[in-house]
Amino acid sequence: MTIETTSRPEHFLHRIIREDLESGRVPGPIVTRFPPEPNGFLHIGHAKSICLNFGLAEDFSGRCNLRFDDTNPHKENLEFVESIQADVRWLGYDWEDRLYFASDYFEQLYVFAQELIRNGDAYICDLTAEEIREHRGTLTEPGRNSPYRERSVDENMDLFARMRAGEFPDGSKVLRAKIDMASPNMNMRDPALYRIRHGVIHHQTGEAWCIYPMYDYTHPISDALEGITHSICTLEFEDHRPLYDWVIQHVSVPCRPHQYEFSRLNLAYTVMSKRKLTTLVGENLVAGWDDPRMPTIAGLRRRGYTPESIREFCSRIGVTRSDNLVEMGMLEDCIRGDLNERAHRRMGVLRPLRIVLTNYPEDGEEWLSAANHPQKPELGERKIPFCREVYIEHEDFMETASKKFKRLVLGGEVRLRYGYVIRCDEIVRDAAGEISELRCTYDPDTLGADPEGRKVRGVIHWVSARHGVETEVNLYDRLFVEESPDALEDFRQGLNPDSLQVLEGCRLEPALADVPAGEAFQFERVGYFCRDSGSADAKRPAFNRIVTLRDSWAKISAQE
RNA sequence: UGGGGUGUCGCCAAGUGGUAAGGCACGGGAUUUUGAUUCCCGCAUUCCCAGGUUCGAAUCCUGGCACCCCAGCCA
Repeated sequence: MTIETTSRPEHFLHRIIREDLESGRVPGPIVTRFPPEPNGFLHIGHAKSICLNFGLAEDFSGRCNLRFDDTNPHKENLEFVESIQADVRWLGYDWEDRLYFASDYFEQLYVFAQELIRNGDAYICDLTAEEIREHRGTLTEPGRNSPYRERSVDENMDLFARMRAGEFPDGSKVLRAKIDMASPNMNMRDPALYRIRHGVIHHQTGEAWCIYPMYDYTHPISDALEGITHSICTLEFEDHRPLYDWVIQHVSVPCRPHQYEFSRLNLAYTVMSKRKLTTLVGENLVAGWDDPRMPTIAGLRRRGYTPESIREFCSRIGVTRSDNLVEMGMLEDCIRGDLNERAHRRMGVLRPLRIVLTNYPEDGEEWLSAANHPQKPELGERKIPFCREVYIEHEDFMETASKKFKRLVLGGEVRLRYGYVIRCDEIVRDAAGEISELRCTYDPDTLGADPEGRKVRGVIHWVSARHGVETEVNLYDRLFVEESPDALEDFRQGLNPDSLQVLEGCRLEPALADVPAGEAFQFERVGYFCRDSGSADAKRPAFNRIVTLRDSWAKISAQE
């Protein structure tokens, strides 16, 4: 990790585990788990959970399992179980041989359900979904008992077996826990434990089952079977904890795991719910799960974020139980910090303006030395071609400007990075009156040396017109113009129409011609970029802007 | 109007009765062949509000207020 890991205060879950270990409440090594449902790609909110669960296991020399919570075949598929594993691995975590599926436990889950029935703790209910809702009551009124609540154990056992055997149609029956229809906690009002689902092919169990267990029933038992010591989830499950404990207490499970909750991550100007991300992908509002504008792990990876920067981010935001909305600036600082250390420097001109050096030989050419990383000479250097015509950034020239502008102006001088000092003598305009070219002269005595008797304040980047590689560059901005799209009636109304800007005709120094996709470079004075992985077989490589460099000039010029 | 949570700087976030850490952002300065980096300096007399206990309260007590979650045969 190239980012300096500053010591951070201990968060509440770390403290709980440390104390459990110190007091002996938990004797052995701790066991946590990351339990995604394979119904979508992982996003940075999941990264927080992954870093937490795997990180805690690392900190205390315990283990962390990867377990797919695949109890709802209707929404899940193999593409997602594969992408999830790839993402967790990419983040740098290893579950070794502990890859589990809740569906691995279907048979055991079934036997435990029989135990509940035998003990009078569960019953088969024939009410329809709507009738169940009506019987449930409201937040302020208690519910009413189902007319099927007092069925005999024998009848329940028989009915449950026949449910499994496929004798009843979808929705006709459900297995329910017998708890308390008057509980102020809605989750305890005889929650459904099993439902009937015919005709779906489960990605792991195929057509072996037509009844599927619910999350509230499956999760605690899966935890217990795996010997999970600390079952960590997000705050919206806090109301489910009494049910989690109820299940653990009413079934002969090998151990008693405990559930702890923390608050989920919210990032400004984006959405973090799988439902909404699925909508963006499904309605082609973005180019896919790995669109570089997406807050998904796959999107961030394609954008050029490093695993280290994401882990650093998760460490910086901390773990608490309070609602939060983290600024993008926090994430951006993490990737800048990482890339500043490791990215090699290159030059690239996004909006080219042609310069002709009138006093440079027509067919002259020289190769100048440039450091790969000015602060790290050990990273070596490369050669950059220089000739009579070069491109500079259009915004680095102004016909006239205030004294604060230290780039090129008509009649003024500026240094070409790693090259000579040039002076602008003349502006050439096209038919529309737009600046199309600059006629300049270079000072041959200024290569690696300051000019005599003058001070040149500015340094700008450039690319040889004859040698530069023409390319397309994708500039990304926030996906939403709304800080909290979730607060909108329709979150799609908050989308930023300018979140992607494609620049054509950009020029890059030759050293950038054949770089592998995903490797980050700093285009000096501009930002960090990497070749897009989606363009591997494209004729010309497209580059993605990962993040801009900090730009204090933008603040100054904005004030004028 | 039931139950469960949360409220410390613009944003994260330490703090657990002894007189408000840190990071991001922001402002100022130094160095710089990246207006980048790096380096200094500044940035909560105050902890949702109001009472109370105490020599002393962000921390304890009482009463308010605000916000989040819960009425799927989703997870």
